[in-house]
Amino acid sequence: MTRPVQQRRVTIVDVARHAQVSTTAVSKVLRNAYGTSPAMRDKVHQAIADLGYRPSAAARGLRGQTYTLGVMVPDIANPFFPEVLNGVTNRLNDSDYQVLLAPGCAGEKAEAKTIDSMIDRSMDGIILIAPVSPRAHLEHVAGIVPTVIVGRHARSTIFDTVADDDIAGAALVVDHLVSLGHRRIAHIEHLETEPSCIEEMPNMVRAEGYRLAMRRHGLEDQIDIVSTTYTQAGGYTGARELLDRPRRPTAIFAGADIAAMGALEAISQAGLSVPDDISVAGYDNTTFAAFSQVSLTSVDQAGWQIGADAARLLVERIAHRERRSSQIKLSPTLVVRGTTGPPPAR
Amino acid sequence: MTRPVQQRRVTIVDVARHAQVSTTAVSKVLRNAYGTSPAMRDKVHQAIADLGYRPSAAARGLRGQTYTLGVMVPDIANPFFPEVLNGVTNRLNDSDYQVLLAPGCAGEKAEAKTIDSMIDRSMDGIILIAPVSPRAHLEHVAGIVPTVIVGRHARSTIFDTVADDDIAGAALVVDHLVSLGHRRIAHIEHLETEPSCIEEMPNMVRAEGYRLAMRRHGLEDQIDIVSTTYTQAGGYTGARELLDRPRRPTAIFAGADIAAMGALEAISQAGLSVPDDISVAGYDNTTFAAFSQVSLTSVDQAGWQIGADAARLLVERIAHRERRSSQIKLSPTLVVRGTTGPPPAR
DNA sequence: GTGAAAGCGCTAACAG
DNA sequence: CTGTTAGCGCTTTCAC
Repeated sequence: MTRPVQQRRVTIVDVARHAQVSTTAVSKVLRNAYGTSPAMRDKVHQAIADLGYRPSAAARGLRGQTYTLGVMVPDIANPFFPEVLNGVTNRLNDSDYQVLLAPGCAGEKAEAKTIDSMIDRSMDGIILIAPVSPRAHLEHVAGIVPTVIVGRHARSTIFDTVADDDIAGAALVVDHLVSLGHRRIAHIEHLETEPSCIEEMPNMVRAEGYRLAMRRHGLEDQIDIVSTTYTQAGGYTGARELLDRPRRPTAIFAGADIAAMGALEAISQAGLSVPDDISVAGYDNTTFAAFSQVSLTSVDQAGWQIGADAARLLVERIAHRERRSSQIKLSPTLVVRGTTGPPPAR
Repeated sequence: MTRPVQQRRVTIVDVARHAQVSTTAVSKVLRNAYGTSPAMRDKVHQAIADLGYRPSAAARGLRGQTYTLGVMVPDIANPFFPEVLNGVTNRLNDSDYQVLLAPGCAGEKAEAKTIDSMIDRSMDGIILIAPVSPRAHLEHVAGIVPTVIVGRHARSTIFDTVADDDIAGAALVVDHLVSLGHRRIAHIEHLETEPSCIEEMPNMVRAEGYRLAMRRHGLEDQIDIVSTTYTQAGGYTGARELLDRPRRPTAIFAGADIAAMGALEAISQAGLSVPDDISVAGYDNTTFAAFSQVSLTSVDQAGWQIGADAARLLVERIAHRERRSSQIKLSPTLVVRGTTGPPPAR
């Protein structure tokens, strides 16, 4: 019916024999290593094509590289992460590297397990998006495998970082709302369950940026933060809580679009209208925010660019493990849409 | 500053020496293989813990399993796929397997490359979600590595399948719209660029289900299909085209929620209201559809269940490669929300 | 510029 | 039940 199961994979030995050269030669050609004549390269490439040879990553990994890069994503349902990921894969598209995603890691323990599994698989490098592990653990990991950390506001000599300027992003939102006339501006944050790295996490920095901006505007007594999570459910719960306040806020700044979605849901269910009764702003400028039925004011942190930068740094670090570490901090912009407007007249 | 880079990974030899047993013994304990005494198991486990030993997947893969399962996802930005994925990872959560995602494969060529890369990495099994490769190629792949195909309406002795009954799903939508009084019901499909597998693809089956249902209602002359893609942009373009028709449809059935999003956008931009001027229905019942500002009528194909079933079948097939293949077909349900209503009175 | 040979860390036969 | 031994397919010295 179909062609019988292939008996044995074509190996480097088969290629060498077919090309009438040594396995060393084949290996060198494979890796574009130094010391091969054009004639030999041609012969080998021909043999590879003839036999349909593909190198085994497992075998390569035992001695050299696996040509595999791992990306750890905290929550694949958050539409921001696909953007980062696209930046990564796009940058790596015509490199020799294959990107593999390790999905869903809630909490420090699951995260450690995921990272370990990437190390066990001898990945050549890893990108960790918004990891919650303690700094010391990240440095330990980076000591084993080239690592780029996305989102954490950390500085290390051993790993590179790419992050959005969350302080500035939060300020953009607060400034915008204040300029519209708002004073009672509340914030929905993602509460870190792991206390070990609180001040470095993007969510915590956003909350801090909110506090700083509020103070700058003389609104320290209006600071109002509810702690939930960056999920739709988290935004919903947070908004519900805020709406139940004796004096409810006139604006809600959710630390992530996905949480803003939940907040909009809660507001709509409460029979209030946006932005007439209450303004809402998010963070990430996901495609969802741009959707006209939602039209969510949001901070754009250029996820695609973040991913592309992370990929670039990782490849550079793999090539030069001892080079100085770099920290890229990208400036966010505010995209004003329909969910923010002047506060209701009292 | 930080602890110096670990010199050499702890290997099975170190463990064996520390536990005063042979490497074979360690290997056996590792794999829960037959022929180990409890006493030995304890000693080995103790040594593993003492040394912080972790097996190298690369080395294991050279002889045995890699304990890695690959999942190929066609479009990570489509919110339906995270649901499937959650089903997969959840099912595998306390197994020895690690799930790795291969992202983004547009077209047959990219897909083949992705699949090859999973085979090169000696994955123990793979789940392919809505692959576009020709059937023969899928069977070839399944001959090399245990494979479960999600979404394709194919029957093979060599791979297992999990699919939604897309004919029934499309019928649910058409029946619903007809019962509301609609006659001019249009469909936005995802056009397959690869002609090799057209009739097996879920998108094509949905379009066929639409045609069948329309005929069943005596509406064959009303059949109107625009071919774009299951993306937001695709839905937008498709709807634009439909709205420009001399006699525009009173209802649009988009083959995926993400396309319905684009359609809603186009309708809103055209100054029309939903469902008063035109009804819209989607497919997948993503969280987006449930969002009250959208409230999209949609077909629920239980993505989580699909993923869980796929994972179960894959694990079973890895254990018994020669067992009969199974085809799971799940029945979809319709979730009626606010985007569908009676057609406007003429 | 080229190739022989020694592993990488693990598993699988096979003896004991 | 336990250990010895021979590879898996590749990369890497190190001779030539």
